[in-house]
Amino acid sequence: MIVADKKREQIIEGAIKRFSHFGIGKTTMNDIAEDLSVSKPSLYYYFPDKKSLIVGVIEKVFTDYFDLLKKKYNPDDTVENILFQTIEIRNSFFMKYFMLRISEGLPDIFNDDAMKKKLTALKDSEKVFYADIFERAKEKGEIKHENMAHIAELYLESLMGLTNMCIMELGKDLLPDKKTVNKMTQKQKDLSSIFTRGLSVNKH
Amino acid sequence: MIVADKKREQIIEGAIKRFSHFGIGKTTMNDIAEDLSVSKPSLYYYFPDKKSLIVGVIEKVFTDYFDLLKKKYNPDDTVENILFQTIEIRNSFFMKYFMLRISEGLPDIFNDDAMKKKLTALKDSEKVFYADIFERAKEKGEIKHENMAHIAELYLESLMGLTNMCIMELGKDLLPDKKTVNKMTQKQKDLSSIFTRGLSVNKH
DNA sequence: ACTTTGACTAATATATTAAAAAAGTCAGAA
DNA sequence: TTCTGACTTTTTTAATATATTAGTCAAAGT
Repeated sequence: MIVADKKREQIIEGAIKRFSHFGIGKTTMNDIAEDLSVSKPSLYYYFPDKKSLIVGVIEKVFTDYFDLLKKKYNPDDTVENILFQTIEIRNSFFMKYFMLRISEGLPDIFNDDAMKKKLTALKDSEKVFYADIFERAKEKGEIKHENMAHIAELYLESLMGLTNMCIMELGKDLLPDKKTVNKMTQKQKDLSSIFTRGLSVNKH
Repeated sequence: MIVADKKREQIIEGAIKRFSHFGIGKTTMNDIAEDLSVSKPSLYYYFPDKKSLIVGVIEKVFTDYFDLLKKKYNPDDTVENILFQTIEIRNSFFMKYFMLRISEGLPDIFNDDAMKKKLTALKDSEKVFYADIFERAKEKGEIKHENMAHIAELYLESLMGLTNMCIMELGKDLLPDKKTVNKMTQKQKDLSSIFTRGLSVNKH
């Protein structure tokens, strides 16, 4: 069992390398198999189809993301600083795995029902993480609001919205450069500062 | 001259009807000409090509939008209320002219250089409008910040980002229904409240 | 001169099909 | 239980013919 899981992980990691470099659409099961020096049926022994492998990849990336978020999370810090920290982590993953978003060539993998469900679940996990941040800040008396789940959703959607706006400014499928990401990060931090101040209890 | 301009306006209004109902890509110059009971070359007498007509349409819609914004703008109101008001207007236009965004079939009209330039100019006008709102609120002592142009840009991008997030939740090119827009409007208002509070001078 | 048009051409999109590539399967070997 | 070579099926791409649509022009109406 443990050996089997290890092989599964290896396949996922091989897939991640290809996906994050060439995009999901431009990566074939053969590519991945060749990279790992195994045959294609071996891949299909661990994953029933390509979609499952993609789901596995996405799960892995999100798990790594959440793990790092939790690892770097310091409850004693101010909300603002915690949010700054999460923004940095979020954007580093965003850049590293940007190509995962590019699915050109594939028949709308992100419109697939199972995929949508998975992504929704993962996004919900992220919302819960942010809700916890705000909830603790509330308990510490830093901020004040009736519904922190609601606030977390609003904050996260605003943040992601800003991200999209910054990416849209680039050409269609151009990779975001460091400069663009820095600008984006700054905007996200500015918004976070105003946002937390808008929820704060004390006079500024 | 005035007669010529009037005809131009009529063509634009005819085009708007078609565009906002079927989208730019699914509307032919013939369609527009037939609607107005004129020949196609008549259209080309007033507009050198389809692209110019589209630009004319977009200019007209933005002009109407800005006119209504200015008309409903009450400087004596609180920033928050002014923002609420602009959100309502913004979203009413967003819904009414949603199909203008759909350019399927056309060879990337929004990637065209002249079009990009025009859209950037119009978006900048909107930024200026919002900057003025924040600037006046600052003069009134409601809010405080060094760079109001910067704040306006951040606010507007967050707002537009939220819009995109809400629209993405729907299927690809599905038209946004009333319920979705209401939800979106509520989120925008919630963000605006927190945002203005985050810039406010006084203790809450 | 200013505006309009029927009849045209040129460019573009769509539909059709053939070829290539990739997904996915299976009997059997290690 | 894990893996593979050889296979089938499905999907994508490329090529080409067809149909639509953008755009032009000489000439006519106002």
